[in-house]
Amino acid sequence: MRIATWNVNSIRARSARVVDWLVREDIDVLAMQEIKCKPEQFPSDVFEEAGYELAIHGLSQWNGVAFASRHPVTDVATSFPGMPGFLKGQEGPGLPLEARALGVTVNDLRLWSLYVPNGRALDDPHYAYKLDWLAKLDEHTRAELAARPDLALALMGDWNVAPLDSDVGDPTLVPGVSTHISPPERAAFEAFAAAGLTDPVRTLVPEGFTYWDYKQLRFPRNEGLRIDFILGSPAFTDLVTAASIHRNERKGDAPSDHVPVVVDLTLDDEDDDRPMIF
DNA sequence: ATGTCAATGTGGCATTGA
Repeated sequence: MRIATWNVNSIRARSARVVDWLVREDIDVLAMQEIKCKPEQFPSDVFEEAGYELAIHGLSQWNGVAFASRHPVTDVATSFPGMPGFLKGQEGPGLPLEARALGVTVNDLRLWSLYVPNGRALDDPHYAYKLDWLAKLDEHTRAELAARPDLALALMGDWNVAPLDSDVGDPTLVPGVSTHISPPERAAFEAFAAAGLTDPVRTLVPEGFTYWDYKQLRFPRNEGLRIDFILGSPAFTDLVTAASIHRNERKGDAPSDHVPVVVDLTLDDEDDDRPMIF
């Protein structure tokens, strides 16, 4: 079974490219971020004709998350408990929730498609929102794993944090000034490791960016960021046999500014047409 | 020059967000 995450930066602008990739790469489940549309605007036909069912959470032209799956999807959640909301110019609790989280169960795997708030600037209210959002996600994840320690759980998406200095190739990011690299953001990300989640992609693919800004030749210069991650619980990470970052998807006509990140899993009851090798 | 890209409304350019 192959599962992936991809910030598609508008699914309406890229549906053919995304579905072509799904079919070509034999992907079973894709977590998408930044679909930038409401469910009724989603190009569902293209996915369904290729054999994928959809779970879609989009409220406006901003944000939006979705799953495409070849296997049945159950237990759909459009937010996690405690998830904070945001409204520009306002503070405090009770603000409207944005379409940044979608949870599904597929083949007993609990999967989340997550689009972590950007933060915008260190002194912007969006930055405090980002840190709070990550803290509440961490809190929920710890509670979930405390209740179900053997759960195969994966948090997949655009984290908008570059955890290591080697994840930063974009020279416009300045320590002390820029988001994505500040110590509080990195600490918020590292809290998930303390909660027992690990990054199987990092283990298998230590090098490589997942995002390159459209501006200033960032991709040809390979001045990108590694900000898209799949973090797994022990039961999930135990299933991982391979991982890959699909850098070629940044090439060609009308690419997203992010590329897909993939993990291969072995499931006990896997219906696989390849022979077992002992 | 934040030198690109996408969605929307203020609409054939400006604004917002990334």
